[in-house]
Amino acid sequence: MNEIKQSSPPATSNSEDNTLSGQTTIALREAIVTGQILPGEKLNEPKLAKQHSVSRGPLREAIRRLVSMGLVEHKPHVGASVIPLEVNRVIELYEVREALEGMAASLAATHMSEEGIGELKQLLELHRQHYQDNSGEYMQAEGDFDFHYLIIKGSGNALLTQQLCNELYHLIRMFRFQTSRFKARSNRALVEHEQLIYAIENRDSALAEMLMRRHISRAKESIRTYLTTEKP
Amino acid sequence: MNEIKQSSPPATSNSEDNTLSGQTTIALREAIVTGQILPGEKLNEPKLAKQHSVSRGPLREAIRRLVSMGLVEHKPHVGASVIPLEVNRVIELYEVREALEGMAASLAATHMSEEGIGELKQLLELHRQHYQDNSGEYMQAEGDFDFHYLIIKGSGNALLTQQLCNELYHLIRMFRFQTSRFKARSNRALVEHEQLIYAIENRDSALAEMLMRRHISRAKESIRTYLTTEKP
DNA sequence: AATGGCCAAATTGTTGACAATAAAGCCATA
DNA sequence: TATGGCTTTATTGTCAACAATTTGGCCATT
Repeated sequence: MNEIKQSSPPATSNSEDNTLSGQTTIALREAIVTGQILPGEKLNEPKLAKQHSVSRGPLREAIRRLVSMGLVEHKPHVGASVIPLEVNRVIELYEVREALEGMAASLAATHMSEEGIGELKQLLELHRQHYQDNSGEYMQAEGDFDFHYLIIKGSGNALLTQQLCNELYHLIRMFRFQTSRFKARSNRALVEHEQLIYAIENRDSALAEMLMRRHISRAKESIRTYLTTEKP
Repeated sequence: MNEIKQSSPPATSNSEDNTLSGQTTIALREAIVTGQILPGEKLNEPKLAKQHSVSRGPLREAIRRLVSMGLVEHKPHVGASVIPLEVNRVIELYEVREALEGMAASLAATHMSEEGIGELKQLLELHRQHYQDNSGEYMQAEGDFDFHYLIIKGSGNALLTQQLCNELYHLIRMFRFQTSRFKARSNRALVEHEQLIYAIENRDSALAEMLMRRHISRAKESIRTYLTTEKP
Protein backbone atom coordinates (compact mmCIF):
# COMPACT_ATOMS: atom_id res chain seq x y z
CA MET A 1 0.00 0.00 0.00
CA ASN A 2 3.05 2.16 0.06
CA GLU A 3 2.97 2.14 -3.70
CA ILE A 4 2.26 5.30 -5.64
CA LYS A 5 -0.27 4.88 -8.38
CA GLN A 6 1.36 4.40 -11.76
CA SER A 7 -1.76 5.38 -13.66
CA SER A 8 -1.34 8.94 -14.87
CA PRO A 9 1.98 8.97 -16.67
CA PRO A 10 2.32 7.06 -19.88
CA ALA A 11 5.29 5.26 -18.33
CA THR A 12 5.51 1.79 -19.76
CA SER A 13 1.86 1.26 -20.57
CA ASN A 14 1.99 3.47 -23.60
CA SER A 15 -0.79 3.48 -26.14
CA GLU A 16 1.24 1.07 -28.21
CA ASP A 17 -0.44 -1.54 -30.31
CA ASN A 18 -0.47 -5.28 -29.82
CA THR A 19 1.51 -6.02 -32.96
CA LEU A 20 4.91 -7.63 -32.76
CA SER A 21 6.65 -4.45 -33.77
CA GLY A 22 4.77 -2.51 -31.11
CA GLN A 23 5.64 -4.97 -28.38
CA THR A 24 9.23 -5.13 -29.53
CA THR A 25 9.37 -1.35 -29.43
CA ILE A 26 8.27 -1.36 -25.80
CA ALA A 27 10.67 -4.13 -24.84
CA LEU A 28 13.64 -2.49 -26.52
CA ARG A 29 12.72 0.90 -25.17
CA GLU A 30 12.62 -0.36 -21.60
CA ALA A 31 15.87 -2.23 -22.06
CA ILE A 32 17.53 0.99 -23.15
CA VAL A 33 15.94 3.21 -20.52
CA THR A 34 16.84 0.85 -17.70
CA GLY A 35 20.40 0.45 -18.89
CA GLN A 36 20.22 -3.21 -19.95
CA ILE A 37 21.55 -1.91 -23.23
CA LEU A 38 24.19 0.68 -22.51
CA PRO A 39 24.55 4.13 -24.07
CA GLY A 40 26.67 3.92 -27.20
CA GLU A 41 26.09 0.19 -27.60
CA LYS A 42 25.37 -1.08 -31.07
CA LEU A 43 22.07 -2.72 -31.94
CA ASN A 44 22.73 -5.89 -33.88
CA GLU A 45 19.61 -6.75 -35.84
CA PRO A 46 19.93 -10.54 -36.18
CA LYS A 47 20.98 -10.90 -32.57
CA LEU A 48 18.18 -8.75 -31.16
CA ALA A 49 15.64 -10.39 -33.45
CA LYS A 50 16.55 -13.79 -32.07
CA GLN A 51 16.48 -12.48 -28.50
CA HIS A 52 12.96 -11.15 -28.89
CA SER A 53 11.73 -14.05 -31.02
CA VAL A 54 10.73 -11.95 -33.99
CA SER A 55 12.05 -11.59 -37.49
CA ARG A 56 14.12 -8.65 -38.59
CA GLY A 57 11.14 -6.83 -40.09
CA PRO A 58 9.31 -5.87 -36.89
CA LEU A 59 12.61 -5.36 -35.16
CA ARG A 60 13.77 -2.81 -37.72
CA GLU A 61 10.44 -1.07 -37.33
CA ALA A 62 10.96 -0.94 -33.57
CA ILE A 63 14.41 0.55 -34.04
CA ARG A 64 12.95 3.22 -36.30
CA ARG A 65 10.50 4.25 -33.61
CA LEU A 66 13.29 4.45 -31.08
CA VAL A 67 15.17 6.71 -33.46
CA SER A 68 12.18 9.03 -33.61
CA MET A 69 12.17 9.13 -29.80
CA GLY A 70 15.79 10.21 -29.81
CA LEU A 71 16.93 7.13 -27.91
CA VAL A 72 18.80 5.66 -30.84
CA GLU A 73 21.02 6.96 -33.61
CA HIS A 74 21.07 5.46 -37.07
CA LYS A 75 23.60 5.69 -39.86
CA PRO A 76 22.81 4.26 -43.31
CA HIS A 77 24.56 1.00 -44.09
CA VAL A 78 26.22 1.08 -40.69
CA GLY A 79 23.47 0.47 -38.21
CA ALA A 80 21.77 1.76 -35.11
CA SER A 81 23.23 2.36 -31.66
CA VAL A 82 21.95 3.67 -28.37
CA ILE A 83 22.57 7.37 -28.04
CA PRO A 84 25.76 8.07 -26.08
CA LEU A 85 25.42 9.76 -22.71
CA GLU A 86 27.05 13.16 -23.12
CA VAL A 87 26.70 16.16 -20.87
CA ASN A 88 25.77 18.40 -23.76
CA ARG A 89 22.85 16.22 -24.71
CA VAL A 90 21.41 16.29 -21.22
CA ILE A 91 21.73 20.06 -21.05
CA GLU A 92 20.08 20.40 -24.44
CA LEU A 93 17.23 18.18 -23.38
CA TYR A 94 16.58 20.31 -20.33
CA GLU A 95 16.55 23.45 -22.46
CA VAL A 96 13.95 21.94 -24.74
CA ARG A 97 11.95 20.79 -21.75
CA GLU A 98 12.10 24.27 -20.27
CA ALA A 99 10.64 25.76 -23.43
CA LEU A 100 7.98 23.11 -23.95
CA GLU A 101 6.88 22.59 -20.37
CA GLY A 102 6.93 26.30 -19.74
CA MET A 103 4.42 26.68 -22.54
CA ALA A 104 2.48 23.74 -21.14
CA ALA A 105 2.23 25.40 -17.74
CA SER A 106 1.11 28.64 -19.33
CA LEU A 107 -1.59 26.90 -21.34
CA ALA A 108 -2.62 24.79 -18.36
CA ALA A 109 -3.19 27.92 -16.31
CA THR A 110 -5.63 29.01 -18.99
CA HIS A 111 -7.31 25.79 -20.02
CA MET A 112 -7.04 23.32 -17.15
CA SER A 113 -10.36 22.18 -15.68
CA GLU A 114 -11.19 22.57 -12.01
CA GLU A 115 -11.19 18.81 -11.84
CA GLY A 116 -7.68 18.66 -13.20
CA ILE A 117 -6.49 21.19 -10.65
CA GLY A 118 -8.10 19.02 -7.97
CA GLU A 119 -6.02 16.08 -9.13
CA LEU A 120 -2.90 18.19 -8.93
CA LYS A 121 -3.65 19.17 -5.33
CA GLN A 122 -4.39 15.58 -4.44
CA LEU A 123 -1.11 14.45 -5.89
CA LEU A 124 0.81 17.16 -4.07
CA GLU A 125 -0.75 16.09 -0.78
CA LEU A 126 0.27 12.51 -1.47
CA HIS A 127 3.83 13.58 -2.12
CA ARG A 128 3.93 15.74 0.97
CA GLN A 129 2.81 12.89 3.20
CA HIS A 130 5.26 10.53 1.63
CA TYR A 131 8.00 13.06 2.24
CA GLN A 132 7.10 13.28 5.93
CA ASP A 133 6.88 9.52 6.38
CA ASN A 134 9.99 8.35 4.60
CA SER A 135 13.20 10.23 4.29
CA GLY A 136 11.69 11.72 1.13
CA GLU A 137 14.03 10.05 -1.27
CA TYR A 138 12.48 8.75 -4.40
CA MET A 139 9.76 11.32 -5.03
CA GLN A 140 12.03 13.13 -7.40
CA ALA A 141 11.87 10.25 -9.84
CA GLU A 142 8.41 8.76 -10.15
CA GLY A 143 6.50 11.51 -8.37
CA ASP A 144 7.83 14.34 -10.48
CA PHE A 145 6.72 12.61 -13.63
CA ASP A 146 3.14 12.27 -12.47
CA PHE A 147 3.03 15.93 -11.59
CA HIS A 148 4.50 17.18 -14.83
CA TYR A 149 2.34 14.81 -16.82
CA LEU A 150 -0.84 16.19 -15.30
CA ILE A 151 0.16 19.72 -16.20
CA ILE A 152 1.17 18.80 -19.71
CA LYS A 153 -2.12 17.02 -20.24
CA GLY A 154 -3.88 20.04 -18.77
CA SER A 155 -2.44 22.26 -21.48
CA GLY A 156 -5.00 20.88 -23.89
CA ASN A 157 -2.43 20.96 -26.69
CA ALA A 158 -2.28 17.51 -28.27
CA LEU A 159 0.89 18.18 -30.26
CA LEU A 160 2.69 19.49 -27.22
CA THR A 161 1.57 16.48 -25.21
CA GLN A 162 2.66 14.17 -27.99
CA GLN A 163 6.09 15.74 -28.21
CA LEU A 164 6.71 15.63 -24.49
CA CYS A 165 5.01 12.40 -23.43
CA ASN A 166 5.84 10.19 -26.38
CA GLU A 167 9.01 11.56 -27.90
CA LEU A 168 11.07 13.23 -25.18
CA TYR A 169 9.67 11.44 -22.15
CA HIS A 170 11.68 8.27 -22.51
CA LEU A 171 14.84 10.22 -23.24
CA ILE A 172 14.32 11.99 -19.92
CA ARG A 173 13.77 8.65 -18.21
CA MET A 174 16.96 7.24 -19.66
CA PHE A 175 19.13 10.17 -18.66
CA ARG A 176 17.56 10.19 -15.23
CA PHE A 177 18.26 6.48 -14.81
CA GLN A 178 21.85 6.84 -15.93
CA THR A 179 22.43 9.67 -13.46
CA SER A 180 20.26 8.20 -10.74
CA ARG A 181 22.95 8.30 -8.06
CA PHE A 182 22.21 11.99 -8.02
CA LYS A 183 19.08 12.75 -5.98
CA ALA A 184 18.66 15.74 -3.64
CA ARG A 185 16.31 18.65 -4.12
CA SER A 186 13.32 16.77 -2.77
CA ASN A 187 11.96 19.41 -0.40
CA ARG A 188 12.52 22.32 -2.70
CA ALA A 189 10.67 20.48 -5.45
CA LEU A 190 7.71 20.13 -3.12
CA VAL A 191 7.60 23.88 -2.54
CA GLU A 192 8.01 24.64 -6.21
CA HIS A 193 5.14 22.32 -7.08
CA GLU A 194 2.98 24.04 -4.51
CA GLN A 195 3.69 27.46 -6.00
CA LEU A 196 2.94 26.15 -9.47
CA ILE A 197 -0.45 24.84 -8.43
CA TYR A 198 -1.21 28.18 -6.85
CA ALA A 199 -0.41 29.99 -10.09
CA ILE A 200 -2.52 27.63 -12.18
CA GLU A 201 -5.38 27.87 -9.73
CA ASN A 202 -5.30 31.65 -10.06
CA ARG A 203 -5.21 31.38 -13.84
CA ASP A 204 -1.95 33.30 -13.85
CA SER A 205 -0.39 31.93 -17.01
CA ALA A 206 2.68 34.17 -16.96
CA LEU A 207 3.56 33.19 -13.41
CA ALA A 208 2.91 29.51 -14.07
CA GLU A 209 5.23 29.58 -17.05
CA MET A 210 7.93 31.39 -15.12
CA LEU A 211 7.77 28.99 -12.20
CA MET A 212 7.85 25.94 -14.41
CA ARG A 213 10.79 27.26 -16.37
CA ARG A 214 12.69 28.10 -13.23
CA HIS A 215 11.87 24.68 -11.81
CA ILE A 216 13.40 22.97 -14.83
CA SER A 217 16.24 25.43 -15.23
CA ARG A 218 17.34 24.81 -11.66
CA ALA A 219 17.34 21.09 -12.23
CA LYS A 220 19.43 21.68 -15.32
CA GLU A 221 22.02 23.68 -13.43
CA SER A 222 22.18 21.08 -10.67
CA ILE A 223 22.84 18.39 -13.21
CA ARG A 224 25.34 20.49 -15.09
CA THR A 225 27.50 21.15 -12.05
CA TYR A 226 27.14 17.54 -10.98
CA LEU A 227 28.13 16.10 -14.33
CA THR A 228 30.96 18.51 -15.02
CA THR A 229 32.65 18.31 -11.62
CA GLU A 230 32.41 14.65 -10.64
CA LYS A 231 32.98 13.32 -14.10
CA PRO A 232 36.73 13.01 -14.75
CA MET B 1 19.19 35.50 -60.97
CA ASN B 2 16.08 36.58 -59.18
CA GLU B 3 16.24 33.34 -57.28
CA ILE B 4 16.89 33.28 -53.56
CA LYS B 5 19.54 30.86 -52.47
CA GLN B 6 18.07 27.62 -51.24
CA SER B 7 21.16 26.63 -49.34
CA SER B 8 20.63 27.36 -45.69
CA PRO B 9 17.32 25.70 -44.84
CA PRO B 10 17.10 21.94 -44.92
CA ALA B 11 14.15 22.30 -47.28
CA THR B 12 14.10 19.34 -49.61
CA SER B 13 17.78 18.53 -49.57
CA ASN B 14 17.67 17.02 -46.13
CA SER B 15 20.55 14.99 -44.80
CA GLU B 16 18.68 11.88 -45.88
CA ASP B 17 20.55 8.84 -47.06
CA ASN B 18 20.74 7.39 -50.51
CA THR B 19 18.87 4.23 -49.64
CA LEU B 20 15.54 3.43 -51.23
CA SER B 21 13.68 4.04 -48.01
CA GLY B 22 15.40 7.40 -47.63
CA GLN B 23 14.56 8.51 -51.14
CA THR B 24 11.02 7.25 -50.81
CA THR B 25 10.70 9.22 -47.59
CA ILE B 26 11.69 12.40 -49.39
CA ALA B 27 9.41 11.73 -52.35
CA LEU B 28 6.41 10.95 -50.17
CA ARG B 29 7.12 13.86 -47.88
CA GLU B 30 7.18 16.32 -50.76
CA ALA B 31 4.03 14.81 -52.25
CA ILE B 32 2.25 15.40 -48.96
CA VAL B 33 3.65 18.85 -48.31
CA THR B 34 2.78 20.07 -51.81
CA GLY B 35 -0.71 18.68 -51.67
CA GLN B 36 -0.32 15.94 -54.27
CA ILE B 37 -1.61 13.68 -51.55
CA LEU B 38 -4.40 15.48 -49.75
CA PRO B 39 -4.88 15.82 -46.00
CA GLY B 40 -6.90 12.91 -44.66
CA GLU B 41 -6.12 10.74 -47.68
CA LYS B 42 -5.24 7.14 -47.01
CA LEU B 43 -1.83 5.74 -47.91
CA ASN B 44 -2.27 2.45 -49.73
CA GLU B 45 0.94 0.49 -49.38
CA PRO B 46 0.84 -1.72 -52.50
CA LYS B 47 -0.31 1.17 -54.67
CA LEU B 48 2.35 3.59 -53.42
CA ALA B 49 5.02 0.93 -53.60
CA LYS B 50 4.25 0.38 -57.27
CA GLN B 51 4.14 4.12 -57.93
CA HIS B 52 7.59 4.63 -56.46
CA SER B 53 9.04 1.40 -57.87
CA VAL B 54 10.02 -0.08 -54.54
CA SER B 55 8.79 -2.99 -52.52
CA ARG B 56 6.61 -2.58 -49.49
CA GLY B 57 9.51 -2.82 -47.06
CA PRO B 58 11.20 0.49 -47.77
CA LEU B 59 7.82 2.10 -48.30
CA ARG B 60 6.61 1.09 -44.87
CA GLU B 61 9.81 2.44 -43.43
CA ALA B 62 9.22 5.75 -45.21
CA ILE B 63 5.70 5.92 -43.81
CA ARG B 64 7.04 5.37 -40.31
CA ARG B 65 9.40 8.31 -40.69
CA LEU B 66 6.53 10.49 -41.86
CA VAL B 67 4.62 9.46 -38.77
CA SER B 68 7.49 10.64 -36.62
CA MET B 69 7.38 13.98 -38.44
CA GLY B 70 3.70 14.33 -37.59
CA LEU B 71 2.69 14.38 -41.24
CA VAL B 72 0.96 11.01 -41.10
CA GLU B 73 -1.24 9.15 -38.65
CA HIS B 74 -1.11 5.41 -38.22
CA LYS B 75 -3.58 2.98 -36.72
CA PRO B 76 -2.61 -0.68 -36.22
CA HIS B 77 -4.20 -3.06 -38.71
CA VAL B 78 -5.92 -0.15 -40.38
CA GLY B 79 -3.18 1.82 -42.04
CA ALA B 80 -1.67 5.24 -42.43
CA SER B 81 -3.26 8.43 -43.68
CA VAL B 82 -2.14 12.00 -44.15
CA ILE B 83 -2.96 14.11 -41.14
CA PRO B 84 -6.23 16.00 -41.60
CA LEU B 85 -6.06 19.78 -41.81
CA GLU B 86 -7.85 21.06 -38.73
CA VAL B 87 -7.71 24.54 -37.27
CA ASN B 88 -6.80 23.20 -33.85
CA ARG B 89 -3.75 21.43 -35.18
CA VAL B 90 -2.42 24.56 -36.83
CA ILE B 91 -2.92 26.57 -33.66
CA GLU B 92 -1.21 23.88 -31.62
CA LEU B 93 1.72 23.82 -33.99
CA TYR B 94 2.19 27.56 -33.66
CA GLU B 95 2.12 27.28 -29.89
CA VAL B 96 4.86 24.67 -29.97
CA ARG B 97 6.83 26.78 -32.41
CA GLU B 98 6.46 29.79 -30.15
CA ALA B 99 7.93 27.87 -27.23
CA LEU B 100 10.73 26.22 -29.19
CA GLU B 101 11.76 29.13 -31.41
CA GLY B 102 11.51 31.52 -28.50
CA MET B 103 14.07 29.40 -26.71
CA ALA B 104 16.12 29.24 -29.90
CA ALA B 105 16.21 33.02 -30.17
CA SER B 106 17.21 33.31 -26.53
CA LEU B 107 20.04 30.84 -26.96
CA ALA B 108 21.10 32.40 -30.24
CA ALA B 109 21.47 35.77 -28.54
CA THR B 110 23.92 34.11 -26.19
CA HIS B 111 25.78 31.71 -28.44
CA MET B 112 25.54 32.93 -32.01
CA SER B 113 28.86 33.79 -33.63
CA GLU B 114 29.58 37.20 -35.13
CA GLU B 115 29.76 35.49 -38.45
CA GLY B 116 26.28 34.06 -38.01
CA ILE B 117 24.92 37.48 -37.13
CA GLY B 118 26.53 38.78 -40.28
CA GLU B 119 24.65 36.21 -42.32
CA LEU B 120 21.42 37.30 -40.67
CA LYS B 121 22.01 40.92 -41.61
CA GLN B 122 22.91 39.94 -45.13
CA LEU B 123 19.72 37.95 -45.48
CA LEU B 124 17.64 40.79 -44.10
CA GLU B 125 19.15 43.19 -46.62
CA LEU B 126 18.32 40.76 -49.41
CA HIS B 127 14.73 40.56 -48.25
CA ARG B 128 14.46 44.31 -47.93
CA GLN B 129 15.64 44.87 -51.49
CA HIS B 130 13.35 42.20 -52.79
CA TYR B 131 10.48 43.85 -50.99
CA GLN B 132 11.25 47.20 -52.62
CA ASP B 133 11.65 45.73 -56.10
CA ASN B 134 8.66 43.45 -56.30
CA SER B 135 5.37 43.92 -54.60
CA GLY B 136 6.91 42.01 -51.74
CA GLU B 137 4.73 38.98 -52.06
CA TYR B 138 6.42 35.68 -51.56
CA MET B 139 9.06 36.58 -48.98
CA GLN B 140 6.76 35.36 -46.27
CA ALA B 141 7.12 31.80 -47.51
CA GLU B 142 10.67 30.98 -48.53
CA GLY B 143 12.36 33.97 -46.98
CA ASP B 144 10.93 33.52 -43.53
CA PHE B 145 12.22 29.97 -43.42
CA ASP B 146 15.78 30.98 -44.19
CA PHE B 147 15.69 33.57 -41.47
CA HIS B 148 14.23 31.33 -38.81
CA TYR B 149 16.56 28.53 -39.78
CA LEU B 150 19.64 30.68 -39.27
CA ILE B 151 18.49 31.62 -35.80
CA ILE B 152 17.62 28.06 -34.85
CA LYS B 153 20.99 26.88 -36.04
CA GLY B 154 22.57 29.72 -34.11
CA SER B 155 21.09 28.43 -30.88
CA GLY B 156 23.80 25.77 -30.80
CA ASN B 157 21.30 23.28 -29.40
CA ALA B 158 21.35 20.18 -31.59
CA LEU B 159 18.22 18.64 -30.09
CA LEU B 160 16.27 21.84 -30.54
CA THR B 161 17.48 22.13 -34.12
CA GLN B 162 16.58 18.52 -34.75
CA GLN B 163 13.06 18.95 -33.37
CA LEU B 164 12.37 22.09 -35.36
CA CYS B 165 14.19 21.48 -38.62
CA ASN B 166 13.55 17.78 -39.09
CA GLU B 167 10.36 16.99 -37.23
CA LEU B 168 8.15 20.07 -37.20
CA TYR B 169 9.54 21.87 -40.20
CA HIS B 170 7.69 19.88 -42.84
CA LEU B 171 4.48 20.06 -40.87
CA ILE B 172 4.81 23.84 -41.00
CA ARG B 173 5.48 23.68 -44.72
CA MET B 174 2.40 21.57 -45.29
CA PHE B 175 0.08 23.81 -43.33
CA ARG B 176 1.54 26.86 -44.99
CA PHE B 177 1.02 25.32 -48.42
CA GLN B 178 -2.56 24.37 -47.67
CA THR B 179 -3.34 27.89 -46.47
CA SER B 180 -1.17 29.62 -49.03
CA ARG B 181 -3.92 31.89 -50.33
CA PHE B 182 -3.32 33.81 -47.13
CA LYS B 183 -0.29 36.06 -47.43
CA ALA B 184 -0.10 39.61 -46.03
CA ARG B 185 2.10 40.80 -43.19
CA SER B 186 5.13 41.14 -45.44
CA ASN B 187 6.30 44.57 -44.31
CA ARG B 188 5.66 44.00 -40.64
CA ALA B 189 7.69 40.77 -40.82
CA LEU B 190 10.58 42.77 -42.19
CA VAL B 191 10.49 45.16 -39.25
CA GLU B 192 10.15 42.33 -36.76
CA HIS B 193 13.14 40.56 -38.24
CA GLU B 194 15.16 43.74 -37.98
CA GLN B 195 14.34 44.12 -34.30
CA LEU B 196 15.24 40.52 -33.68
CA ILE B 197 18.66 40.91 -35.23
CA TYR B 198 19.20 43.99 -33.11
CA ALA B 199 18.41 42.05 -29.94
CA ILE B 200 20.68 39.16 -30.88
CA GLU B 201 23.47 41.55 -31.84
CA ASN B 202 23.23 43.15 -28.40
CA ARG B 203 23.24 39.72 -26.73
CA ASP B 204 19.89 40.53 -25.16
CA SER B 205 18.48 37.03 -24.81
CA ALA B 206 15.32 38.05 -22.97
CA LEU B 207 14.39 40.57 -25.62
CA ALA B 208 15.24 38.21 -28.45
CA GLU B 209 12.99 35.55 -26.97
CA MET B 210 10.15 38.00 -26.44
CA LEU B 211 10.35 39.34 -29.97
CA MET B 212 10.47 35.89 -31.52
CA ARG B 213 7.52 34.72 -29.47
CA ARG B 214 5.50 37.78 -30.38
CA HIS B 215 6.46 37.32 -34.01
CA ILE B 216 5.08 33.79 -34.03
CA SER B 217 2.15 34.55 -31.77
CA ARG B 218 0.98 37.28 -34.13
CA ALA B 219 1.18 34.92 -37.06
CA LYS B 220 -0.85 32.43 -35.06
CA GLU B 221 -3.57 34.96 -34.35
CA SER B 222 -3.70 36.03 -37.98
CA ILE B 223 -4.16 32.47 -39.06
CA ARG B 224 -6.69 31.77 -36.37
CA THR B 225 -8.97 34.62 -37.38
CA TYR B 226 -8.47 33.77 -41.03
CA LEU B 227 -9.29 30.11 -40.62
CA THR B 228 -12.23 30.59 -38.27
CA THR B 229 -14.00 33.33 -40.23
CA GLU B 230 -13.58 32.35 -43.86
CA LYS B 231 -13.99 28.65 -43.28
CA PRO B 232 -17.71 27.78 -43.40
C1' DA C 1 58.28 -2.30 -40.28
C1' DA C 2 54.78 0.67 -42.20
C1' DT C 3 51.50 1.51 -45.78
C1' DG C 4 48.55 0.56 -49.53
C1' DG C 5 45.25 -2.10 -51.92
C1' DC C 6 42.61 -6.28 -52.15
C1' DC C 7 39.73 -9.98 -50.41
C1' DA C 8 36.41 -12.08 -47.24
C1' DA C 9 33.11 -12.01 -43.56
C1' DA C 10 29.53 -9.87 -41.22
C1' DT C 11 25.78 -6.67 -41.31
C1' DT C 12 22.41 -3.85 -43.39
C1' DG C 13 19.06 -2.97 -47.22
C1' DT C 14 15.60 -5.04 -50.15
C1' DT C 15 12.43 -8.26 -52.03
C1' DG C 16 8.38 -11.29 -52.79
C1' DA C 17 5.52 -14.65 -50.65
C1' DC C 18 2.64 -15.98 -46.69
C1' DA C 19 -0.46 -15.18 -42.50
C1' DA C 20 -3.64 -12.43 -39.86
C1' DT C 21 -6.72 -8.84 -39.34
C1' DA C 22 -10.33 -5.53 -40.62
C1' DA C 23 -13.55 -3.60 -43.96
C1' DA C 24 -17.19 -4.28 -47.38
C1' DG C 25 -20.67 -6.62 -49.62
C1' DC C 26 -24.05 -10.21 -49.74
C1' DC C 27 -27.70 -13.09 -48.39
C1' DA C 28 -31.05 -14.69 -45.31
C1' DT C 29 -34.42 -13.55 -42.03
C1' DA C 30 -37.68 -10.85 -39.43
C1' DT D 1 -37.58 -3.03 -46.40
C1' DA D 2 -34.37 -2.97 -42.77
C1' DT D 3 -31.23 -5.56 -40.00
C1' DG D 4 -28.15 -9.08 -38.51
C1' DG D 5 -24.67 -12.30 -39.35
C1' DC D 6 -21.70 -14.44 -42.61
C1' DT D 7 -18.45 -14.67 -46.42
C1' DT D 8 -15.38 -12.59 -49.36
C1' DT D 9 -11.91 -9.38 -50.43
C1' DA D 10 -8.58 -6.09 -49.79
C1' DT D 11 -5.00 -4.45 -46.82
C1' DT D 12 -1.78 -4.74 -43.21
C1' DG D 13 1.63 -7.51 -40.44
C1' DT D 14 5.27 -10.94 -40.65
C1' DC D 15 8.69 -13.93 -42.39
C1' DA D 16 12.85 -15.95 -44.61
C1' DA D 17 15.86 -15.61 -48.49
C1' DC D 18 18.63 -12.56 -51.58
C1' DA D 19 21.49 -8.39 -52.87
C1' DA D 20 24.44 -4.55 -51.69
C1' DT D 21 27.49 -2.20 -48.76
C1' DT D 22 30.81 -1.59 -45.15
C1' DT D 23 34.38 -3.10 -42.12
C1' DG D 24 38.22 -5.73 -40.72
C1' DG D 25 42.04 -8.44 -41.77
C1' DC D 26 45.45 -10.26 -44.90
C1' DC D 27 49.06 -10.00 -48.12
C1' DA D 28 52.19 -7.74 -51.09
C1' DT D 29 55.05 -3.90 -51.80
C1' DT D 30 58.11 -0.06 -50.60
